[in-house]
Amino acid sequence: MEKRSQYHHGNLGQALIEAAVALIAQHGVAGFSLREAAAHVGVSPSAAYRHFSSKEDLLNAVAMDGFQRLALQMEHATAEARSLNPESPALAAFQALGLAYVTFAVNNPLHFQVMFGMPLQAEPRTEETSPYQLLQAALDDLVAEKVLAVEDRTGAELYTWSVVHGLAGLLTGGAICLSDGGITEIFNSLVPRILAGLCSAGNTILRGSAPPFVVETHLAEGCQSLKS
Amino acid sequence: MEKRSQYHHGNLGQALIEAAVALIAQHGVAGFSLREAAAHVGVSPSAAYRHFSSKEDLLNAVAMDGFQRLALQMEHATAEARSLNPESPALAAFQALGLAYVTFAVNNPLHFQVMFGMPLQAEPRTEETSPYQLLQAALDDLVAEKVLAVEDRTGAELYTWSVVHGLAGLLTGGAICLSDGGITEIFNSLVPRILAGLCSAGNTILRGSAPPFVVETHLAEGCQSLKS
DNA sequence: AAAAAATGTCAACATTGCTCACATGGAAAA
DNA sequence: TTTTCCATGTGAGCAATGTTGACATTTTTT
Repeated sequence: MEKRSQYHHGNLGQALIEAAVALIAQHGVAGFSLREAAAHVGVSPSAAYRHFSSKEDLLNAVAMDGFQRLALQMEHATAEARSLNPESPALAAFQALGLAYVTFAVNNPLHFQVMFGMPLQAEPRTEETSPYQLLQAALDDLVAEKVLAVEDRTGAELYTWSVVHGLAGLLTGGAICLSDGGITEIFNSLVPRILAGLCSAGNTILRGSAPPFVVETHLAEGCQSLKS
Repeated sequence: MEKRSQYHHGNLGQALIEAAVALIAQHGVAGFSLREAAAHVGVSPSAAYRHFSSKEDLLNAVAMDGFQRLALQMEHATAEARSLNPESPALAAFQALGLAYVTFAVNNPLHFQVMFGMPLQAEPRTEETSPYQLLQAALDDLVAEKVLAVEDRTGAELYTWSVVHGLAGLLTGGAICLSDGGITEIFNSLVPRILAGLCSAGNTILRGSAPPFVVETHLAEGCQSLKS
């Protein structure tokens, strides 16, 4: 499919990753073949093994590429939300972060599945900013902006990531599909609950130290976004 | 591996499913082959095609089997929690439901991935009780017990399912791994936030009783959403 | 310029999903 | 009971796939 006058391709590794991303988006992960990717780039099947030790290795690289793209989109979304909402940039950025996450998942469901399909052994990932780091920063900013209390900060990553990742997983897995409204509406409808759960760890008093916990105070004081 | 004196197996379909479950638990979904499953049962590869139209069809059946097991474990867990906590059975059952969900995922991570890996076209699923139906019932009981307000009932499924499924997905996908404490501790640490989010107003409705569910959204008044 | 390393090709192997024609055996029909 | 029929099994075989090894070509190093 690609024109290649020279014997050497130039940057076959990246080209194979991109071809794999495109093919997976079409035929799914199960229907993806290394040979097809090689043919798509216009190269012999065995050439791929000069850049990836196995098909699994290539899929690993595809996943890493996905994480990069996701982090990029999240960064862009938060930056935009920040500039558009000067009165509470941290809160806007936080919501934009989650929306960007599920939006990426819905727009690239198969790529998303490769990313979270199996435990990939990633390199130390030194310079790259990961989605998880972005989430941490957003939560820290929420604390700095006093939207989130310090005592609610503990475990906020796990909770937030779980909700957003769960919604993304249900949408990409086909357990749920969106009808009329887009992802934005669905996500926004969840935002109040997410924020309530986020701000409530310290303010929610639970009776009992083992399940079942009993809630005594429902809504947190400091969660400003719940008051119209 | 199975003893088979007769020419006919008797119940090859179910045997293949069970073999597939066992093999997938070992080598993963990607490394699973229909031929190996057939050989494991002691049958010719082509025999499988008398019971499943394709490998994908078999995996579909494996997923359905997983949903059955999951629903069973969830039912058992809620029943036990109910009997152990007579003062607030609905709340205890609700928490046990979520814990059973993530516990199943952690104990059978690869099976869980097959279940939610790709959109499976399920039969009407008439008599079987699905995990989703159990969740609905648990939420209804919370309303009946007045732990959950009626106005908070709307969209409670989507939120709850998202959190729990997200945690399960992160754990099975290898994005998160549990260190010292077991799943129970991690899940319990999330319960306060989940309950707080649950008891805040939502506005999303899930339509349908079998996947794929259809999401209808109604934007709330107080929902501070993003300006875009 | 020559040697070495990197990167490509080609041929081949075992395995896989799947289909075909045929064999078998239990259940219904005679 | 005997015969027929159909669900269920076997075996050979095809195209495609992941992977490897020997060889070719280009680039880089010496």
